[in-house]
Amino acid sequence: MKPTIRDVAKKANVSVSTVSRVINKKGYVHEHTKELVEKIIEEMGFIPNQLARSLTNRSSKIVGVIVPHIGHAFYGELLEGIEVQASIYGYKIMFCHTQDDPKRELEYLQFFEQYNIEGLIIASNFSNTEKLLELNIPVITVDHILDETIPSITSNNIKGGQLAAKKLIDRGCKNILVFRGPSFLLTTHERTTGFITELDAHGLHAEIYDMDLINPDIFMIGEIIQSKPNVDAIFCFSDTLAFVVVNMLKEKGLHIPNDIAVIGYDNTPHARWMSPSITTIHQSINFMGKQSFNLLNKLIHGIELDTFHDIIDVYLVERDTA
Amino acid sequence: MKPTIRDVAKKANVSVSTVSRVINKKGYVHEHTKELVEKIIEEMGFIPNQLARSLTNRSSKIVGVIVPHIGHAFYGELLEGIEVQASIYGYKIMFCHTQDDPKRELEYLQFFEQYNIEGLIIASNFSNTEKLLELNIPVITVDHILDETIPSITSNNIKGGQLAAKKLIDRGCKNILVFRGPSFLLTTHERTTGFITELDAHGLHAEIYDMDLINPDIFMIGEIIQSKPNVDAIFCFSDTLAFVVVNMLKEKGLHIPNDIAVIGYDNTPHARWMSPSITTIHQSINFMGKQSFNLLNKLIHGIELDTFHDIIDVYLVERDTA
DNA sequence: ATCTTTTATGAATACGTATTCATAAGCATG
DNA sequence: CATGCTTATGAATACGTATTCATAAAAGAT
Repeated sequence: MKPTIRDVAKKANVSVSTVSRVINKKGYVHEHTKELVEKIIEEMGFIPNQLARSLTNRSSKIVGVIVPHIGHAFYGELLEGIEVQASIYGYKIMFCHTQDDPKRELEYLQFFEQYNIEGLIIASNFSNTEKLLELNIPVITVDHILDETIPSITSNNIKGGQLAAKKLIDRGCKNILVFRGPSFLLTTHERTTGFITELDAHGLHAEIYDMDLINPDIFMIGEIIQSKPNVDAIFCFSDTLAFVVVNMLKEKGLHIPNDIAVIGYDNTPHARWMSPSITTIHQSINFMGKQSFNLLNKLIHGIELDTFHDIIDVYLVERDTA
Repeated sequence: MKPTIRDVAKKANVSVSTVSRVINKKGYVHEHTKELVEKIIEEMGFIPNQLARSLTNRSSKIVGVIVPHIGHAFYGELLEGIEVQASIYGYKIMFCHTQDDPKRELEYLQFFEQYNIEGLIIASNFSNTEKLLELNIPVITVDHILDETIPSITSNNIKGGQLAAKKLIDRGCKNILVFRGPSFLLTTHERTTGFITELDAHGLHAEIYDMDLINPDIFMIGEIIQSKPNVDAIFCFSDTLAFVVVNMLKEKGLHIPNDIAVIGYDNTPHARWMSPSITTIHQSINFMGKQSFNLLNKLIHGIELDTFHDIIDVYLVERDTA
């Protein structure tokens, strides 16, 4: 059996309180006894039980993270960033992936509550905002804003759209397609706005299609490309999409970027490995993860926020497709 | 403040024990009082505190998962499989990614211990086996075998190698390269063994290179391909590697698979999207995840295992590169 | 009608830790 | 030397739940 604080106390011939004081470096304790207790803790391999601690302290050192699909690279990288930062501050991550199922989300909200989690990071698309606020613990959202009253970390999607537009304008493209994400996402709208506004300023416009960013509808993309022979640029809202598009255009014998330019989004490794390597908008997902934990950490410790909605910068990675 | 079992008891004019019995459906409790208590639980929105429960039960309903890099698709998918299955049985996942750092691994082992986790799933490469056994909780490994005494879920790597070899033999390839993984991994050796043994049986052999499966050394790959003009097949131990190789071969103007065949490993989405789409060995990572939780779950509940080391089947996905 | 078993409930205790309170010794101040 | 402060320690209690034990009422058996 694991030794408890009581076992340590007994062996050291002191009270439990004294051992507790040694562990937490709190209150008065004589140098001699301190050393003795520490020696015995070492000897017995005593590790304080965090569950019991949480119970008395009402602080579990756990934060919850909700993502839609952990299997996807974006959320994996995000979670990695969150975890790295959390571990620095001694926090553990309990996560769930909702598969965009509101039922599962609610279920997990309850589980989290049962474990006295200290804060919650939400990266999923849908959420019962009211339930969140009932939770009475710090909550932040990452990658999108669910509610003005919930602090957030998002990516500068407007700038992302602008950068892509500027690049295509510079290249002299006139006949532009946008393969964007689903229209219910704020990110989709922001990128679109940034892109279109910039084109507008130069008297240009684009034709927009809604797509699944993660599992591209290859057939649909093929149809569109076939039916638009004059297109000279395609802005894709994910590298995955860009990847499929580039492959198709090559198949058609078109030269990229001279005949047609392509810009992706995300800067995944595959964009670099592809040939031609894909020009894309880079977002620091890992950094977003770190920042979202930092934000939550401030809330947990009651530190005032200088920015309620923090926006992470993006930049254009120039490669061979634009 | 969240209501406690005591609050419920007071409001229902019964003792805490009775409420506890209602919650756990254990022991005698009159139908009337049961209904009353349940009504009040509903009314007050009472949720039992899992931390306190864990303390008395010594069962936390948490399992730990250790992966090297959560950011990588393989582990993301694995984690997804584990989590789905775990949530069915009411278990929560606490995870860490070690970045192949033994220090972090040890650190987390301690954290997990503090939280009375009920079991541990290890997917990381290195591990202090002794410490694991000291833990006194069920442990399994997934994707590789750390120790004969620790149950495991692995992929049938030998068969994976064999399938690739058979396919290339069928195509009549004679001049074969293998871009395998790092030599310290058991999976690498198993796949190699399967592949080479099969070639041997047909009087063939292959030239083997150790590579990083995740971040391909593009320069090195280029060099090798340049220096071996007669090669007519390359077996890559990851789709990522195959992806880079295919791109390079196309660049060189070679026709795939007529001039040179390529087989990947993993069956990632990109393998399908690539053009030519990549022939590859499919491993059901998600399924491995599910099975590993199931295995752990059996151990936790003391159910006897029919197979100590379970091996998940793989198959060849025939596409355009071989 | 008496004895045994089943049903129903509450008081007390345990889980492992942290904290408050009480006590006592050591020490300095005037 | 009396007073007050600092240092050092332990006993008791709390955190929220589950369980054991004791008790009592109800039901069944003889």
